[in-house]
Amino acid sequence: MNYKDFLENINITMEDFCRESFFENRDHIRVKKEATVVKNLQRIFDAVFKISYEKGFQAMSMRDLSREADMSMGALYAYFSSKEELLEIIQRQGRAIVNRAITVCLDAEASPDLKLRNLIRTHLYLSEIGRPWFYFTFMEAKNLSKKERDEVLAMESFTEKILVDILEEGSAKGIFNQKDHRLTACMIKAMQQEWYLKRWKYSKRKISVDQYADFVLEFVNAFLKPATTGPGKSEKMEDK
Amino acid sequence: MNYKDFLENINITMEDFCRESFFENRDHIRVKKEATVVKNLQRIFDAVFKISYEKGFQAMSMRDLSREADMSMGALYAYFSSKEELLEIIQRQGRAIVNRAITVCLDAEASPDLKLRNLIRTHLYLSEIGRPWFYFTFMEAKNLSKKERDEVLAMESFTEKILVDILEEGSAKGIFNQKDHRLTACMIKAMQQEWYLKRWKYSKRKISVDQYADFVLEFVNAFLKPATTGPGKSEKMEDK
DNA sequence: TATATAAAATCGAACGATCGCTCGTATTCG
DNA sequence: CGAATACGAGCGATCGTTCGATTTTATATA
Repeated sequence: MNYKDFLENINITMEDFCRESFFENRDHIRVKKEATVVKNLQRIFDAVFKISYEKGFQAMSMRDLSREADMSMGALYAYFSSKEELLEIIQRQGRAIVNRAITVCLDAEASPDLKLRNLIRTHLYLSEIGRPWFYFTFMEAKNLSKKERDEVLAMESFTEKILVDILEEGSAKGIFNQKDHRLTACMIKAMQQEWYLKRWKYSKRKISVDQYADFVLEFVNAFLKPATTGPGKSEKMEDK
Repeated sequence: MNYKDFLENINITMEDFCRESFFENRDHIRVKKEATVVKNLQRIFDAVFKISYEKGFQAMSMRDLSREADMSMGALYAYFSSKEELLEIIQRQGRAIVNRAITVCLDAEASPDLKLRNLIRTHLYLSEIGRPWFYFTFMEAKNLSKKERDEVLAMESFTEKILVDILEEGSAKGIFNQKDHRLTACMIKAMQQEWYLKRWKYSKRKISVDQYADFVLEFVNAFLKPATTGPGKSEKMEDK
């Protein structure tokens, strides 16, 4: 699987994101015509991502948003009831989509190393499609209410748990080593995060998501390779 | 080297941080007595870190800061001329200290693997001492002026360059493999960042910085090990 | 040592700007 | 033409910042 294949199989566009947001929140949205809502939500969300990337969600005023989305204040507030709700809608909808995509990509039949490979690639490719959202949700999580913040943490441990389960299965089958699986999962997640937090760096260096994914997999696999029956059975590193 | 050794060798406290900030900015600080300045800067910086950790620097009002630091608005403004300058002072001073500590820890004589080990540990231990600052500087960089933001990026590529140089030296000497050194450096930096960005996670799991450092080193070394003929002649690495 | 006085440091009410948000009015659409 | 949608000036609240009044500290004098 590479990014191109991924894009052909899964189909998540910004329009889908907005359409789902509409259905999910249609009670609170004063505008009723789907086409209008989708079009305007797209302008709103794009503007939020752009301004937040530059100066953060807190620093973005509703007047900034009004200007960037090219809508009046009154029009904006037809789609959400407060700035805080706007933040929640974006975060919630993104989580739902990521959650679904991750769950779909899991294949209970596959071998652990294939599962792991698949999951790492899926997550990276997802964050490539939804880069603005991933960056946004990481940087702006602290602006959420306690309840919503807990949801973010639950999502975090959910994805970590999936990784740990795969690592344990592989470990039990002798495909992976017996190291600390939770820490390994954290390292993998750190590398995934690196991709969307520092995208500017990789764009400048013209490193594609496929190259990055290949590298991460190589890095992780080098560590996971079980200790061969070589001379050093104690792989523990030594300090003095 | 472990964290305890590190703490004994290097001596960076919050008080040093404040004292240096005083000398660096004494022209702009209206209060003249060193002891007073240091004491109050400490209260101010601690409060900034605390509030910013909870809700971000932008969302922190000067009245929040006044309350948390237990100083009046007027007293606060004796130590900086604007909220933006306060942010700059903290960022600049932290960079100076980190820069110095990193430079000092480099040992041109040592072998590449020892250098690498030393650098990774130093950076992790530094971020353990200055956790509030590291987190702060990462999350609030976008609130800086263009000029200051460029300094942050320069710092980022400075530390990356040091890593790359070590990796290349080790590669040339056959101690490390011949993979993409820049990407390797990025992975290392991602793991270092993970430590101070997600400290709450590791605190909860009672994972010490020494445990974390050991794990990162093991992870990195597994990848760097050159593709040997035969199973491992360089199976372990040592520190002094 | 006690007191007076200048200097240093702190205080917080007040200012103009800007914030999130509302709502009466104007415009567009079916 | 009526319903749906968009508009943007204006509201009270809060923002960063200032500055004359007040308190604390250091110094000089008796």
